[in-house]
Amino acid sequence: MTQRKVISFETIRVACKNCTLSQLCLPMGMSPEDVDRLDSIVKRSRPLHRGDHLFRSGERFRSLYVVKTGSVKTYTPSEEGGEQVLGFHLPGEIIGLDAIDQDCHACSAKVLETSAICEVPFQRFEELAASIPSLQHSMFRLLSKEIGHDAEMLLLLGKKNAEERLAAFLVSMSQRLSKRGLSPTDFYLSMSRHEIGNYLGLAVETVSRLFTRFQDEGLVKVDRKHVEILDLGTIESLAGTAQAAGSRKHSN
Amino acid sequence: MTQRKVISFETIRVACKNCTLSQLCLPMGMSPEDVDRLDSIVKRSRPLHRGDHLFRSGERFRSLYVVKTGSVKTYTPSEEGGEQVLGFHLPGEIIGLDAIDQDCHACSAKVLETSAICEVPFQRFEELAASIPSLQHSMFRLLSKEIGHDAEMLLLLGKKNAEERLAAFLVSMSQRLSKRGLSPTDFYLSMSRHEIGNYLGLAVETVSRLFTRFQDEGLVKVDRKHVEILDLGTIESLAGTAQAAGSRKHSN
DNA sequence: CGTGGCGTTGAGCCAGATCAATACACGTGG
DNA sequence: CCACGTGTATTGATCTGGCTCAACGCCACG
Repeated sequence: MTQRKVISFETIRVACKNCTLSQLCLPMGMSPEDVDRLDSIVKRSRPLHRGDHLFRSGERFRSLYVVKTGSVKTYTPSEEGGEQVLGFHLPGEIIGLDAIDQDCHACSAKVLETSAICEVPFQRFEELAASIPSLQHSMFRLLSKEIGHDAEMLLLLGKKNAEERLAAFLVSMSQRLSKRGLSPTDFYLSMSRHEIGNYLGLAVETVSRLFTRFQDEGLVKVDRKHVEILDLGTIESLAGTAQAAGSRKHSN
Repeated sequence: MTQRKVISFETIRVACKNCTLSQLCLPMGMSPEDVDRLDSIVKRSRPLHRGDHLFRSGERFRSLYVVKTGSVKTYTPSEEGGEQVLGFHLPGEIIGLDAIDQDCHACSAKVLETSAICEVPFQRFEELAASIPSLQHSMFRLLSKEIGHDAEMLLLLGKKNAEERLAAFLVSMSQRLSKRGLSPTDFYLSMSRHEIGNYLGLAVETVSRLFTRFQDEGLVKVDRKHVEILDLGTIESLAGTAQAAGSRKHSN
């Protein structure tokens, strides 16, 4: 057992290094020493289970989190039990960026399935970023990328209809998974229909009906959480400001 | 004329310094020398007029822009002439943060009224940030704040009804203007009803009807672009996940 | 005093929400 | 192994908020 723990720890350590790397050191070369410095501040990576929270709304902000394996959803809980799902986070993606400003988490992060998460203490990270220009640049880019992604979501929620929203969701999942080396056309959704609907600003029933419709149209094969994309091209065209859909567009 | 130009330039220079300061050097003390260093890279600030573009979608990203006076809207133009308004930017607010990642603007920025804008060359800014830890921290916070703001908009577009959206819009304008020392209850909207509707994900007609309704209910007095807020408290309660509205809530 | 761009107002319609019932998967305990 | 319970997903029927279409009023400007 002890032996196994050590092996497991090293495995996680290396994988974590990789995932931190890929997001934060992506664009330009950081020296191997700098990469090690960055890696050395990444704290722990114990496996979390479905329902566990990385943090809750209102808690003090200390660290960013990087998903190594599994998936996490972030959401803003409102009194009366309602919530707005802000996003689903897949391996390689970073959580907690919105808390830097207030020094306090405005949203909660809940693990959707057994997941390994790296924790990056932010204060130490900032010190490092100040001494490694390329790391600072990567962080600026990362934050900026998040803003760009949010703008896409604003477009989705502000202008797209239900069909376009679900198509965009599928395309996004497909792209993000394939970026991690997983199949872009065959995957399991770790979130419920309810959570998908909440995220996309749709009722559960609408999501369910659309999955059925897409399946009837031969675009996907859906079995519960298992999704096979059969016609990615068509789904992509539906997701965009799809002119192919044959439906007239809003003008507002 | 020459004389006047010089005076005008100095006036702008000082005001610009102030506005750059307030957003970027807010939280912690930067030394006066560092403030001057920051100020010295702020390039130009010629007055722009209604309809002028700060930048257009697709252009190379070089600088961030800070609104000194006036207002700017950012939007993503889509083919077919449609657009999604991403935001309205008032004095003290920063534009262009989403372009850092791609090194290329994904949205366009158009001036809504005669405005003075500071330009901050990003590359120089980054160099400065790397040597002034508190500036780096401020920039991280600024980017993070933008992400937090976007999350609020996602909530608005995903869950709120038309009434809540317009109320939230009015509250936001009120707060942001008063933060700049302007009246929180009496102001002019520089954007058209169409642009408000686009931003809030509503049809122009809905916006118009709601203004009328709010006026009938004694919450505001509206005359064209001139808005007087008569009952800010009630509007605030409508804007939140308003339980006071007497209307049942969505659950998705 | 047109002419054209907003803004407002009215009437009708529809996408998607809501309500309601059933179906299915996955326990858990007997 | 089955009976039962609980939570989630699907499907159908109905309702409605806000969109669409259309007409008109009001400035502002040439």
